[in-house]
Amino acid sequence: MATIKDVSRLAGVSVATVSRVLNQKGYVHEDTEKKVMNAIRELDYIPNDVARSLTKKSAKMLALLVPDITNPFFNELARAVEKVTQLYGYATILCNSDDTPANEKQYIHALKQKYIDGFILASNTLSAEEVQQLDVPVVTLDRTISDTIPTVASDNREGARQGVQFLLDRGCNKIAHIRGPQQLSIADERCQGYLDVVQETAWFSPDLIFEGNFNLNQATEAANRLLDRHPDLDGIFAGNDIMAMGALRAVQKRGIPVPDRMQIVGFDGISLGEMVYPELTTIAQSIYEMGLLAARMLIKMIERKPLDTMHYKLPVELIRRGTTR
Amino acid sequence: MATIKDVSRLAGVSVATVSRVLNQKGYVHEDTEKKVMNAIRELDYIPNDVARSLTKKSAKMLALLVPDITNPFFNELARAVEKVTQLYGYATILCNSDDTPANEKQYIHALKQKYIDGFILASNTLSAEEVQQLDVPVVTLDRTISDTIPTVASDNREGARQGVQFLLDRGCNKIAHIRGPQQLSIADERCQGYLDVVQETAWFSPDLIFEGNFNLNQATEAANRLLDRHPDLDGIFAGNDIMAMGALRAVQKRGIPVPDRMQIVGFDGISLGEMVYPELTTIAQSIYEMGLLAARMLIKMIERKPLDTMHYKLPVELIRRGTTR
DNA sequence: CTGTTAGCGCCTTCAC
DNA sequence: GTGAAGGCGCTAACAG
Repeated sequence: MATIKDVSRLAGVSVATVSRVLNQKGYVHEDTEKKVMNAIRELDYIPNDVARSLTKKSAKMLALLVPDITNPFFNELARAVEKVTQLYGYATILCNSDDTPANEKQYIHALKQKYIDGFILASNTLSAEEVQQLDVPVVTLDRTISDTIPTVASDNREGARQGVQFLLDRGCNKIAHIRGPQQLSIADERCQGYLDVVQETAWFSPDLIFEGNFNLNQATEAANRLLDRHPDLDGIFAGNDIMAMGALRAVQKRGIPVPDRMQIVGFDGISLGEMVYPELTTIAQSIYEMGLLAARMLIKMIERKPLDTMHYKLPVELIRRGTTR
Repeated sequence: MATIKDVSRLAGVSVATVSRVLNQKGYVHEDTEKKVMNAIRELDYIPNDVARSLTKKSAKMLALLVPDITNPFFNELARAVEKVTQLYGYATILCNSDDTPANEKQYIHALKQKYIDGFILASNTLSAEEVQQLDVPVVTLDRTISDTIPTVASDNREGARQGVQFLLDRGCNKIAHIRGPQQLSIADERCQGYLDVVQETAWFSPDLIFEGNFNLNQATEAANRLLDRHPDLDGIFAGNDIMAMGALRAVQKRGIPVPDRMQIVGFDGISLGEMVYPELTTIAQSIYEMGLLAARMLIKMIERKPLDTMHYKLPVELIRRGTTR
């Protein structure tokens, strides 16, 4: 593997000159540039990124921290992030935190030793101060840690409102909510949106809300309890699509026809929702867009370009499919 | 961020000595070792990976090339690979090839400039020679390129046989196969397994085999054609779970009861299969295991430890669920 | 415009 | 046992 020295020798110039043409920095005569270029081509020379990183203190790499890459939301995100980094000449390092703070910290410290340029935090167990003290650019997803840390998120509350309102409009008379984990802000926001719509109705009662932990099986169980307790239930709004699918399964198992006697709306818009029958009506986030945005923001920050917006709140979209009338 | 120099100064020794205790190499007096350790602790010193990479020509990173991280098979794989690398102090770089040779090549060259230690090739458009010439350790998944390149794969043909045989045993009288893309060896093997079982039956005809491209929608379409052409069809063996789900959807849409009038078996054992109703009967690969194995093998190769086996062919397991009687 | 030189942080002979 | 010095490959002043 040729080095810059080989090139300089072949071109009959100094390494500094080669470096200059490589980085298009400083003046260099057209003729010498050509000589250098030829030498580069002849030797198939490609600059060594590691050496470059050492001097630049930047590795052209960024890390994506997710709780679980197996979760459709996060792998769609990963897909987008990877796309952008690839495009801009960065590499993306994948980190599975399992939502464990210790893991996150370990990753972050390990990666800083590699001159990682920035982090996209989709997993998010770190406190505001911890993130602040990272002294590396960070973008967080779905959670505003502080005004100084850029975020991209969806309008969860408004989305939830739309979903529940839609159920109402389609004729539901009693709607339950299977919500995500306590203290996870997106779960709270969606639950809040549900409440915004139903709180004042005659039929509402707090035990229409069950915890499903963003998890299929727990949601199935929650749906079962719900059905036992409220035989007249005819609508379920789930805090995410996975839980909606869990509920759908429970409902189908009981032989209750969907959407005729039970309508279901999920949240996220993961492609999985189209794979079940009936296909899931859902409040779709632009997951891929969120990934693109987050990655582009981060790269801008790394390259010290100005950000147009610090906090993106993306609109969501109701996608009407088979689980509603 | 402290450097080795800071440590040496504080400990009153030379950098060489610090390096020695760091790498446990060469002799160093017990007392000086202690002094060094203390200095390290006091300064919270962590060696700089980039500098280390530059001299060692190894970055403690490996790359995972997949066609699409969004595919459940590959993200489960990624999960496993990441787990292992994390455990052994490596980082894993995620690469989405979209099954495009150009992309793969670009990734590989870019990463070699970063002193990537090895590749796990799950995406696989490269020819044998190209892989051979990489002069970096490689493990391939689901495809044997040459005897010198380690692989991990499932026993696809035997698995397919089991799946089809099971359909027969459960009373199917006419079984179709929706297969994966031509020229993809795993698709061929599974198709071959299907043929092994049905080829000699009275009802078999080649137009019971349709191409579904490992893709949900194409499989749905294939199932529709199949149902049009063979109204007496009562069993479908799909080349993977995604296609099985596509078929299931088509069948359900026509109001054909599953498993009573139609039974379906998939292949892969992705967790998605449990999310539909009825849940998918499938030939499960140990996807996570495959990932663990591949990563461990690769790391062994990188660290020049001997491999017990060059080619793993993992057993598969029939998981009996709701789409069969 | 171009070359010289001094790092970046670490590892590795080679003397002592 | 330990230290000095050179080198990994590249960038960034600073001269000229």
